[in-house]
Amino acid sequence: MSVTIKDVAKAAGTSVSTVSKVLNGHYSISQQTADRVRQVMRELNYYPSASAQSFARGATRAVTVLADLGPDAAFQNPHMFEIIAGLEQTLRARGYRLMLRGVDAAGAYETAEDIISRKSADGLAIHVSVLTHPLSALLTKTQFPHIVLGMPNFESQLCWIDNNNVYSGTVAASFLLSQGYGCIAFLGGQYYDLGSAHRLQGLKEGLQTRGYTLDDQYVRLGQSTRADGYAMTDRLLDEKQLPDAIVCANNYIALGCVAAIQERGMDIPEDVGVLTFDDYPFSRFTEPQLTVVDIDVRDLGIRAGKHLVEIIRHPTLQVQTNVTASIIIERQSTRRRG
Amino acid sequence: MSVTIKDVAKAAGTSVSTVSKVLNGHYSISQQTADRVRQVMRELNYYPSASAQSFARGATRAVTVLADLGPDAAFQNPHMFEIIAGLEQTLRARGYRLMLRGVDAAGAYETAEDIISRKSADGLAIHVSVLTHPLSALLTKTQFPHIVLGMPNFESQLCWIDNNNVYSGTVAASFLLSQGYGCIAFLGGQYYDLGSAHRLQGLKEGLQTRGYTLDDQYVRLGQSTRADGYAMTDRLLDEKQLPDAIVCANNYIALGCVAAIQERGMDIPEDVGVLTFDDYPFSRFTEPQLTVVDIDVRDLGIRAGKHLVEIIRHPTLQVQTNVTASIIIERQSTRRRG
DNA sequence: CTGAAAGCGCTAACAT
DNA sequence: ATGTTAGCGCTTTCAG
Repeated sequence: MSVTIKDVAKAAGTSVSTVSKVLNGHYSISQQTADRVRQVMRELNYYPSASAQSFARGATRAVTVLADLGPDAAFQNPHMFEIIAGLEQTLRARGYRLMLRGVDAAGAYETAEDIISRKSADGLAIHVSVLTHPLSALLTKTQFPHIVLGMPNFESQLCWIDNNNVYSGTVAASFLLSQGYGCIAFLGGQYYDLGSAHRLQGLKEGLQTRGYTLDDQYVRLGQSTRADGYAMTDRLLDEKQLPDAIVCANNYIALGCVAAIQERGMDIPEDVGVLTFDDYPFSRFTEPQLTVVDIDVRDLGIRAGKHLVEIIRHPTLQVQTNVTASIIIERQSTRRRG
Repeated sequence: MSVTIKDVAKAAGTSVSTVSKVLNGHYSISQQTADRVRQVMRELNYYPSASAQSFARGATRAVTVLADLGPDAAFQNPHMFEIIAGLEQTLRARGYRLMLRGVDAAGAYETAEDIISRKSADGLAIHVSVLTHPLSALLTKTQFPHIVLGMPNFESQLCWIDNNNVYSGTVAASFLLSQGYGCIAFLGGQYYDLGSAHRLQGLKEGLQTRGYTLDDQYVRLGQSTRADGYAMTDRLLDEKQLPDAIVCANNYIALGCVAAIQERGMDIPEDVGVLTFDDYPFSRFTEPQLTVVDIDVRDLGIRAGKHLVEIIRHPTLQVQTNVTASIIIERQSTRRRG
């Protein structure tokens, strides 16, 4: 068998409780004994058993992430994995481990119930795409430490975190105005695409605050695909009065938008500026490279981790809404005018 | 406190060992008692404590993945996360949990030592990018169940799994030849980019087997970037004798390659065919869309999970090399000729 | 500041 | 087929 706390105690000439205390940095241990015990640990090559610790403590020091890990998940949603990576980074720094569990919305409730009942984790981080009403009710009823990654699309008492898309929209607005653009168009997803809707809202607000408006004819909604981005742009460019800048709700739309503009022989940014959101790798693969309003996804995960650990440590804590900021990454698809 | 195995035993009028046995599906329990006990479990809403089980069993039923989760990891390497998702899927189906642990090559040894010594996982899946010699030695010495994700770039007795890049190269060769292409060029990464090197090797072998050769002047190596892809192509197209197809070792190079070709007013696939490897989302964002030799990344993770569980269950098992196959996804950047 | 001892909830011999 | 019981290795009161 491997060396246990008893062996260390014996070799150090102390009791096991003393050893346990130095292990946990208990204040009541004298520097001298602590040093001696630690020395013995090193000599004996002692490592406390993780399972025994979890068992005795009644806590795992682990957090489980519930997310949809279906086929191609990583390619279609690198965003989510970046959040998870940020979470892990924070948890690790705080002595927590991250367990990753794939679920679909249908199975999330049962999985969560199992984890909570069997205490196989001290907290739960749930990606909003697998959040359901029953799961929400379960979390509320059990008061289990949790954080939802993304804004729930229904009312709840859950604790969640998301980036502020409305704010991102205002960032886009003020950036474009500061560059001298004045007639702006928006290409986005359908009404149920909350991210797009919020960015649009922010864009409008940002323009209005500064005395500009976003005319309805310059707002086009469709699917978040390259094809729809192309089609929406194509129709937009048929208008007699062209916008001088186009804001795309996401990269897919932006790719189609760029293609449609260039197909007509128009120049970006000379004839029209293009701006999108989120700095996906392929924002840089267009010619010219796209100016984007980026949200720091990694940061979102980091914050989520901090909150979750706080909640685990102080279960009474009630964090409800949380948002992270956005920054502009200026590239060649926009240029100061006038 | 929550309900324990004792409560169930008492309520069912049996001993705790009987309850434990039905929990673990032990053969010696009569159908009758098993049913009764399970009934009681349901009534009492009993769930066995995960920590207590791990502790008593001396096994965690968990596997830890060691990987580089640095900034932008998910965007730059969705590939790796897809493997991890596949791993999780398999492990879950077999009753194992997946823990994700970010490390860099410098810290991997220490982390692994901690996990092995504290028995905080029953197995280790290590992404090749954080594999080092000392870590390799540790794994070999301790005989700890493990699998390396990707082929180690040094000799070892480790158990690893990777897709067969040499084979992928031959797939590219035979596909292009079958389409009527005959003069083929290769654009790849530097010699230390093993993936690129193996694809090149396979391409050469595939051509030679069929009586064709890959002339050295048609092999260009550089960084795996769009910029280098562009530059290499540009120089290649200065040759008097142009290739009729260009094989790019990866998507980054391919993007630059496509741009360079089109910049010269040449047509893909009419003037020259383009083929690359790995079906990243942006393989579809070029115009025309790229024909790719794809490897099933998810499948790689799934296989890794199967092997790892096997190794955990039968520690004597020695899996060394493992490869998964490749398939061709034909799109518009190549076309049958002649 | 240190030690004794009572668990934590379950598994797995071993006995019946 | 079922029950008895001794741990598993650590944490944590409670005494001293």
